[in-house]
Amino acid sequence: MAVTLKDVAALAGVSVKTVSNVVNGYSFVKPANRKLVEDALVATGYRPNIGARNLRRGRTGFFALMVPELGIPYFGELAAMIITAAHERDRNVLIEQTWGQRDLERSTLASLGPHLVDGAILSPEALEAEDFALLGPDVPVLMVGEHAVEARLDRVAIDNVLAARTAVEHLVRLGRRRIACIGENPRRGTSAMRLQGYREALADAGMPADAELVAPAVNYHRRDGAEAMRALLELPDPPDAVFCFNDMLAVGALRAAAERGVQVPADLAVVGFDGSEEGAYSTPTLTSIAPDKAAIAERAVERLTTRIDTGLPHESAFIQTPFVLEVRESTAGRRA
Amino acid sequence: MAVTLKDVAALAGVSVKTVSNVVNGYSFVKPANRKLVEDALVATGYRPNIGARNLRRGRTGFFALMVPELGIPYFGELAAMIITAAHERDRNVLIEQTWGQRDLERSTLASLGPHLVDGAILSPEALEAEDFALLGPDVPVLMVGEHAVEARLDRVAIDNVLAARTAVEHLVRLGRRRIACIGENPRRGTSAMRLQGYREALADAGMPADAELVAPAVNYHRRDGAEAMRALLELPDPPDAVFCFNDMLAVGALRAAAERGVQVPADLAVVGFDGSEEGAYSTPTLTSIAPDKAAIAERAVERLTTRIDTGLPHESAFIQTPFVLEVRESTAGRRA
DNA sequence: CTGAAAGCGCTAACAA
DNA sequence: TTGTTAGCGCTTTCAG
Repeated sequence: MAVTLKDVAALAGVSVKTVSNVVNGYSFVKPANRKLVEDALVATGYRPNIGARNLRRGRTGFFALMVPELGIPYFGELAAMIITAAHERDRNVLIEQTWGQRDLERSTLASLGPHLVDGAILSPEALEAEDFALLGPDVPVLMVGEHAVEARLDRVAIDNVLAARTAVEHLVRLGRRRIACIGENPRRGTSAMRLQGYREALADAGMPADAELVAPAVNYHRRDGAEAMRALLELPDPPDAVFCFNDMLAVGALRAAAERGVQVPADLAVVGFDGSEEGAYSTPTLTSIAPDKAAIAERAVERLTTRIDTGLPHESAFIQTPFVLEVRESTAGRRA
Repeated sequence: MAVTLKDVAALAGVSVKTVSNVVNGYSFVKPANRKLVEDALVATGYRPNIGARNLRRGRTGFFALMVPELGIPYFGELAAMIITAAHERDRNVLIEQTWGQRDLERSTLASLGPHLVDGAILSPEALEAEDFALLGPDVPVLMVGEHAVEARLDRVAIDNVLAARTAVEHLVRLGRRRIACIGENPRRGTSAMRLQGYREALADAGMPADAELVAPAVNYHRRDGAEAMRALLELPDPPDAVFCFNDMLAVGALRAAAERGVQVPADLAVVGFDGSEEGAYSTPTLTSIAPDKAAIAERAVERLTTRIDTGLPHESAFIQTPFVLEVRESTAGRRA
């Protein structure tokens, strides 16, 4: 069995309270006793039982992080940073994967509660507004990224409309005239805002909004990007540029272009979204909107911990984090 | 406050013992009482406090999973599957990232113990044999993947030597004559075995082992692969094939080849290791050794849970999982 | 078959 | 300042 406070107290010849005080860096402890306790602490190799502490304190010390899947580079990287930020505040993170399925997202929401986690960071994909009723009234949660649902929750994200506009304006400035987009999907929150930014940029440039250039995508995997791109390339008047709603779609689009012998960027400029490292090494390298993931992680964890510690109610604040457009080979130079 | 067992008992008009029995599906409960309790259960929306349960049971219900970083596709995907496998057994997973640094790996090892987790799955990168002394004597742990250290631990992995041989034999069969490798690193366990497989395959083919074709890599990121490949291409007699010790190195190598105008696979065949999805969409697509990650996750979690449940000591068994060679464009056809 | 009660390891009143 | 003690919510002997 592990060493307990009582064991340490016995060895040091003091009460558990004193040991507890020392362990928690509390109030004034007589120096002589402090020394005694510290020696006993190292002698026994004492380590607090986190579960017992949290039971007593009425919290668990855990966050839930709900994401579609860790195998997606964006979420793997984001999770990495959220875990790091949580550790800095002595919290641990439980990862719940939903594979973007609404039923799994719903059951994750329903399972959230004071019995298991103190709060949660959500990145839902298919949740509808009504689903948030599943959430207990006093479970502090917050969302990262854009989502279609209008929930009364704090949200940490970049300005997706602006980011999408930035991406498309970049293509306009390159002299591209038929700019497509890939990723339209009414059930995804990110889609709506990126589509809006796309449309705004075209409108600002006085370019027509051609419906056939808006390619839908059920999922946002590489495969989906490739399929959508193939369809676009088969158009009688194919696009000379494409804005993909994430990097995986863009990588798929690059793949489809390569298969058809379409030169990127000469015949087709491609912009992605996520700033994943994969895009920095693809052939050609990928221009992409790069959100500051570290900032998202930091702000989200910071917000959630203060929300938990203060016990204040939800506020549905929007915490905006920065992004940059990383220009790389896939949009290098003007149209040939 | 959340609903407790006592609340349910009060509502049902029975003792907590009876409620507990029902909740845990225990022994015989009088049907009338069972009904009473079940009604009270749904009426109150009772959810067990996992922390309290585990405190009482003397276990935490958590595993630790120590990996370099989740942002690396291989580990993101593996973690995804391990979490899934653990959930199926009512366990949760705490992820500890070490960024491949020995000191962080050491402190993770030292922090493992019955107070926080019931056991751990380790994927160390820099640990030395002596570091395992940091591990408490009764902490069930097991390793996934190959590692240089000779620890008395269970291990779940593919046959790395055979896998590496398979990769290189494939290049030999393609008619390649100067086969390089990237990833040599005396401090990494994976390196030693993959290098051995590489050497065995060359020896079997009656090909000389040219030291300048063995490119070291401090880390296994895309950047490192690109750097190593650039150096290889600057050799007076550059290689016509390269076996990279992971897919990220291989993607970097593809990048370097593209920069130099070296045609893959015509001038240079490239094989990776990991079977990551990124390689299935790179340009050209990447031939790779693909371990069955789902099998690794499943076997590792299964082994660890039985080890915990039975309380048996470590056994240093080697549990071997399958792999396949996925042949793609980067090695398509014979040398031009 | 069920109730009472002890106690997992810890923190925090409350006393001393 | 420090000791005593009562629980946090749960499981589990031990009686009944």
